[in-house]
Amino acid sequence: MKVRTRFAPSPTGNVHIGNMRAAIYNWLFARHHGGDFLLRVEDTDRERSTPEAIQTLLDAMAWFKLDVDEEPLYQSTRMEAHLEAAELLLSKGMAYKEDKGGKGQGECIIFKMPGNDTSFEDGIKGTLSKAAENMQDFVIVRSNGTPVFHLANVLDDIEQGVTHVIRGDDHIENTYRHIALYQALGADVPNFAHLPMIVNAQGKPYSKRDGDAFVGDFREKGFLGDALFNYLALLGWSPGDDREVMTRDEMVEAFELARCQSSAAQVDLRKLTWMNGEYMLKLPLEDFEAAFFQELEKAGIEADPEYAKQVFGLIRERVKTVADIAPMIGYFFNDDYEYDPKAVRKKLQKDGVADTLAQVKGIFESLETFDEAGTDKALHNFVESSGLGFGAVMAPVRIAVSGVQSGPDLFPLLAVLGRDRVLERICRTIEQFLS
RNA sequence: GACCCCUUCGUCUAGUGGCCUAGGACUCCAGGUUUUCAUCCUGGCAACACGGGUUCGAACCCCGUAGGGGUCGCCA
Repeated sequence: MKVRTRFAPSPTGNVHIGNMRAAIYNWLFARHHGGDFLLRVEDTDRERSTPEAIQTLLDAMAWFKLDVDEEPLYQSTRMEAHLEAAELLLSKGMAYKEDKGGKGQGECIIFKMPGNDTSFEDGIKGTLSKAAENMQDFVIVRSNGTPVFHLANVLDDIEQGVTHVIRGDDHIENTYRHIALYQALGADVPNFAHLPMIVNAQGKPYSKRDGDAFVGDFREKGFLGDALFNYLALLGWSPGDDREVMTRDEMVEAFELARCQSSAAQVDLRKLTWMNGEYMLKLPLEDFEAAFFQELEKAGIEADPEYAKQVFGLIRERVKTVADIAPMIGYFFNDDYEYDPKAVRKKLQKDGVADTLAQVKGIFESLETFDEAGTDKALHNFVESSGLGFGAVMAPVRIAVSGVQSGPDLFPLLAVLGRDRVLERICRTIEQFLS
């Protein structure tokens, strides 16, 4: 039988990374088995399920390149079918009506648990079971006439022909109920697999309060969709060997539920950042360049495209997330860059530096061609003849022209800035800090 | 509280009775390469929750204990 999995979120305007990871695992599982991956939008909460919220959901899936094989099923269109099924259960004596008081408007429909112990093979956790005495009847249609999650969810999974339900392990208790519902409805019980939660350092479910919890947060921070996909896939699953940075195809090929972890996991932003850097390095040049120009625009920097491209060449290999770009390049486009106080104190305001910078300025002025090779050779000669160390010359020059201690290779950096800017900045630095 | 689930370095994980003096990755630290910055290379720190069994042999099997989490809605 063909494998069919689904992602069944309720659109709330934000997509939690735990949910997204569940979506990724469903997708990976379906693709691994050559099956179908479906989307069901559980939009019965009309308040929150706005068109914008649904769009946010679709955007997140597109960002992760989670392609679906059929048109999405919107749960709100299925209410009639849900209620019909409830009537059927009622007529068969598998459910009953009762006024439980609570919400006022009369009788609700309650599903009668069949009274037998239940156990099932969880694809991740193994055999799970629960005694009949620990399971109670539950409401499937509210007294206001609307179907409850359990009913709708099971019915829609049957409707969509879902063979494998892969969801968070906070649903384990629901699964016992759902199995009873499948059986009462005369449907095949699908396979279940329960994924551990993503938790915070305290072991509690990871939430907004713990930091970045939504897909959008990571996107804004400059992470790449492919990198986050890879990271999330590995958070709770491993291919069994030492591979970590993997292509989509490799992940699809290697994915198995049996290799999924059954304990909770924490997000480690440092490792994600590292992994993102690995992906940045592999990014096709034009994609990276496009992202670069987008960041320029975001930072409100207007610049000559040719000049900007040269700057891009300098920083291309030292960026871990696209959000790193803007803070790294300010001084290329703005003469009023800030000086790092610590750098000024430790490297600039020392004996002899004023003189060194003045001499370097002189050398640069008299250079025939102010390019990478020219400045390189000139400074080497200067270091040799002056008896100063390399650090004692390069560091002050770097700080003078950029305000910071670290950055791209110094000589190409000087070449991109150009002689006029470099001379002007050296002058200003001497005046401002060394006189 | 009842029921259910979980427990290997700080974090993500490998490990399914001998290959484990427990491997990899991120982070951190120390050297080295780069006569700047970053990269890179090498090395190091660091874990089987605890207690009983079973076995010639246990991270792996069984039973307890402890700790953590989930569920117990006319939310999804």
